[in-house]
Amino acid sequence: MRTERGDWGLSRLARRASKSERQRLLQQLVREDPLLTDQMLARKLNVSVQTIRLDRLELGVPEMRARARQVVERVQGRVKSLGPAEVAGDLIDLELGVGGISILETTQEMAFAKTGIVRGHHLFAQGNSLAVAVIDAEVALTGSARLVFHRPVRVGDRVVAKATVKRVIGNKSIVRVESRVDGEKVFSATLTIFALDQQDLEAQKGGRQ
Amino acid sequence: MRTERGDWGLSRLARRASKSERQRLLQQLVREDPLLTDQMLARKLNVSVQTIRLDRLELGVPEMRARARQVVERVQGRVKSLGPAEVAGDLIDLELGVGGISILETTQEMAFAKTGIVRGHHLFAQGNSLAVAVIDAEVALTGSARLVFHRPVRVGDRVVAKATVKRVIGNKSIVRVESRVDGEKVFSATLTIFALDQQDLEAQKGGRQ
DNA sequence: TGCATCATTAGTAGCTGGTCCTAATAGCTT
DNA sequence: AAGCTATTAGGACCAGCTACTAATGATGCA
Repeated sequence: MRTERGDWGLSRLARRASKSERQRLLQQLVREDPLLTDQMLARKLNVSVQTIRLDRLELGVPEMRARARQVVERVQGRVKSLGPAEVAGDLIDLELGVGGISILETTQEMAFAKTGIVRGHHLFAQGNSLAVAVIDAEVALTGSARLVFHRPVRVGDRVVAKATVKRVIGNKSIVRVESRVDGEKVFSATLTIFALDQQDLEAQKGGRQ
Repeated sequence: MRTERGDWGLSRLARRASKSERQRLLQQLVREDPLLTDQMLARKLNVSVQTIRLDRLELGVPEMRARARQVVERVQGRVKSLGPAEVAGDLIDLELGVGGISILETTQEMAFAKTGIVRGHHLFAQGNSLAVAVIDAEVALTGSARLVFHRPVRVGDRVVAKATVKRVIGNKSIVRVESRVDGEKVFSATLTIFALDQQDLEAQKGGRQ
């Protein structure tokens, strides 16, 4: 690499690197700071703006504004939580203290735009809502849970969740939820749910457990 | 051009709102999507581009490129003046492959009407989204999770979720999420997340790695 | 009724950060 | 000397702005 061609090596500013070296550097620079304009890059790499443009073209590096847009879209798209009123699925069967079934029609908004795969928390939302609904108490709160996502769910899939109360120990219930698409298991969870009276709640407002 | 003043009933946005209402909407729109240009806003709000410019001037809303730049800078970690009351339910810090922080402002719709306690799956949704966002891959999917709800969260609480990548084994990452309200832990989870890197997608981006 | 003020729209000039194209030049290599 | 690559220059054009001037219409109000 360092076998120079010509020895104009002692330029007054930084020595100019070879083309490939410069392009490697360019990629690194824009990765570190996507907001660098061609002009800034030209100054840093000690070449003309036109050369930077040619390099970007060759490397397929998009212009600054597009790079910024990409970052924004990535951030915005990724932190999309549950929609406002969206509480998970239609109850189609419910036997208090025993079990229940709900159905969730999946839509675009629930999925990653890129892949059409439904975000995991929507499956949990369905299961959690159902599990809480199944508990025969004034107020029921989820204490802990273990989840397994067996297979991706795609937009348009109809998810059928089935909850069964496995055990009741005092005010604590263990609920098992299994969700299926076309009979195939896609999600399962075991939840610990606490049944509370209003008094318990009042007590909790002040003190910590 | 538009001689009439009373064409109510077409669409919600076809009608022209009052100036203050329009400006309120404008602020909301740019907060939801910082990449909207003046032209797009003008169409959405059914006024001219010039009116949008005047509104932005009055409201101190910066131009689109500046808004994009702000988001990028915030995400890059060169946090400027992260205002306390400003962000609601979005990402405030993100370092790919390492960790991130998001804030969720809880609302009525997220809670049980009876108790004002936020439904557990919203906390998981926040944590899950954040965990997926920190993974440095084109596509990331949650494989399994263990959740603990330490204390109920009430409507109005501001939930700060912090995610940390604990371990990476092949395409599998273990991410720990802890959510707090006023410094007190309300929720925690350990998630296993799978990174699905699509080679062709990478190649399409110009050989950047 | 007339006049002032506000809201909205139109249009101009100029800026940044680009794209796309044509050319010229420098420095090898054959 | 001819051919090649790399680099630089310049012009025409574009989107999305800023900053300014000006016209028009509705509204208030004395």
